[in-house]
Amino acid sequence: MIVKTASPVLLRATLRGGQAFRWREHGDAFVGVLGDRPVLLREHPKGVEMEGAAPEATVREYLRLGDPYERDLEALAADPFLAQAITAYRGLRVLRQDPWECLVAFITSANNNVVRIEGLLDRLSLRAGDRVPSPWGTLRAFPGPEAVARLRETTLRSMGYGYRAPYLRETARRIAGGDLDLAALRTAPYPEAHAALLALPGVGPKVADCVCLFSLDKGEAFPVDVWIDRVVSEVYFGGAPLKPREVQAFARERWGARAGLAQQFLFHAARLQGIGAREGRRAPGSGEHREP
DNA sequence: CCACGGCCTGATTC
DNA sequence: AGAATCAGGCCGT
Repeated sequence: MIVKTASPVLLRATLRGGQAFRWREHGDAFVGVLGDRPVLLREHPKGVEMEGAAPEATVREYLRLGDPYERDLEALAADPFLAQAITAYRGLRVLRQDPWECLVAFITSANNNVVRIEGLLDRLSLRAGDRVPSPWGTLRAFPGPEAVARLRETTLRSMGYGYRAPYLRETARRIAGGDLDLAALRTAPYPEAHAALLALPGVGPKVADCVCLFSLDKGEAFPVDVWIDRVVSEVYFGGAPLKPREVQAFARERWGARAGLAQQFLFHAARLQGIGAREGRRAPGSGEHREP
């Protein structure tokens, strides 16, 4: 079926652009699991084509199709640099993911690269997640906090988690034990949600902001990674080095409740247009396609 | 409060 | 070939 939208959705940028790490490409489509349901998504001129067992409402919520997207872009486009990024990547969306899966994904992401993050989450799901049969092969649901908490640190290390193993295990234990109610953070104010996440091991400012933005409805969250730091300092401060906290303050002041959406466009511009990229280094992803 | 080094790991670079 | 460097940070000092 076709889920209609006001304008097309850029699925590759949205699903494989660093927000989520478990979508796989099947030809021109993307296959994944939402909740415990398999789903296939494909771009369509009038919206998003979907197949599989996930309800339409689940897909709409995940892709935030009910948001005033065009209106938000219009507001952000008052910024000249963002205006060109929006022209280039219109259809790039901020996702609304499951908070637990998002939390694990970004604990995994710390000081790590995308290919390894994907591999680690794959192995974690394969080891502890339920099977999800689908027309596109047997997928896996993402394992819940209890399932992850049951894994030993040595098991996680053997899967390649390295020093993140104890962080992940302890965080899972706390969530499973009810020390922190992730779902409740959706209705909490941003500063409160951010602070609560910071208290978890393996969760620093950047990871907490990613979870806030990509799963907890905190549109004002502005995750500052090395790319964002570089692009903001280059575009808005003439290349002067900025501390993450300063970048954060600048973004909050400039974009307010739409800072997170702005962050996605800045991030894509930085990585794909090479802004702030270090000398002599190709953009990530360009080296993954080898000729035989 | 801030700066700094170390850290699992695997790919890439030198 | 084998040693550095790096990758979407966090933690402890």
